[in-house]
Amino acid sequence: MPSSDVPLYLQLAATLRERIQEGVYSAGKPIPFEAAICDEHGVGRMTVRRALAVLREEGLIRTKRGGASVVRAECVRETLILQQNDRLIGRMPSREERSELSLDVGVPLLEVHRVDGTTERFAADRVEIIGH
Amino acid sequence: MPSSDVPLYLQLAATLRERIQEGVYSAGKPIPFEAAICDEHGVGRMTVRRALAVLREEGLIRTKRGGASVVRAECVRETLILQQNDRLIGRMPSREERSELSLDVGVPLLEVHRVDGTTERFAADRVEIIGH
DNA sequence: CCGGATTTGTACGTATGTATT
DNA sequence: GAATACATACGTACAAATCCG
Repeated sequence: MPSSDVPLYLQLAATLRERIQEGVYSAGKPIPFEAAICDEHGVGRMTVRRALAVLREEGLIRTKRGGASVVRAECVRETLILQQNDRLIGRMPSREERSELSLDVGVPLLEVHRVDGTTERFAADRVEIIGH
Repeated sequence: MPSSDVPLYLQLAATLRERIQEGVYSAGKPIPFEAAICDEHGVGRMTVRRALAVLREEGLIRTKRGGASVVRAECVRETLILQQNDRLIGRMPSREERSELSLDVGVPLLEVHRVDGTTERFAADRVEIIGH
């Protein structure tokens, strides 16, 4: 549906995103192989891979080498209280922080600076912050 | 000096990230052209582009078509108070939200659900949340 | 449990489009 | 308007991880 001057990989990403949100591809289950997507949409593998990268960076899918991409299930979020004068910022983690905290691609980092000077870091998809 | 079984594009990304953090490439100023990076490191253009994509997704650089990538300057953050029982979650924005809120690639979204049922969304690089 | 087939990841090349300088 | 440099999109080949019989 998007106008045709939108790059192919974005049009494809939009189509796949829709299918995820409508449950055609459901949470926890794999989406079709790259080759199948190439065939279905008549595009090259690079275009498919870029489209999947978009969805990965949006946190919608997770990809393992050698296996199909899987629709990410919504995590159960731990509730976290932000105490008075605690400061919080959100940002993307570096590669190192990603492996330290076992973060998937497309998951931001929440950094809480406590009044006492300590800092804690959380995977944004596993916590919900609540005002005290 | 990462071990040599680390993908080329990640080794290159690490090198460039170091230079940014050490100020060799300084905030607000452009880094070398893709072609120059190819030459300096003896790698193909795709490898350079993937390395730059890594840095972009980490929020370290911004790329304009037709011009060199620029080192992102740290934004001045507006302070925002999280009221009692306000709930906050962090996630990556969709492409649509990115254009609505003028978010750069690599900038997460902070979503605040107020007690009164309203929801506000903020660019994570432009706010700092503080507990009330 | 092993091994081969399958599938994704990396890396390169080429050509063309398009925005910036 | 021309040159430059990034963006898209096709292709190939091989490596590495997973899956399955």
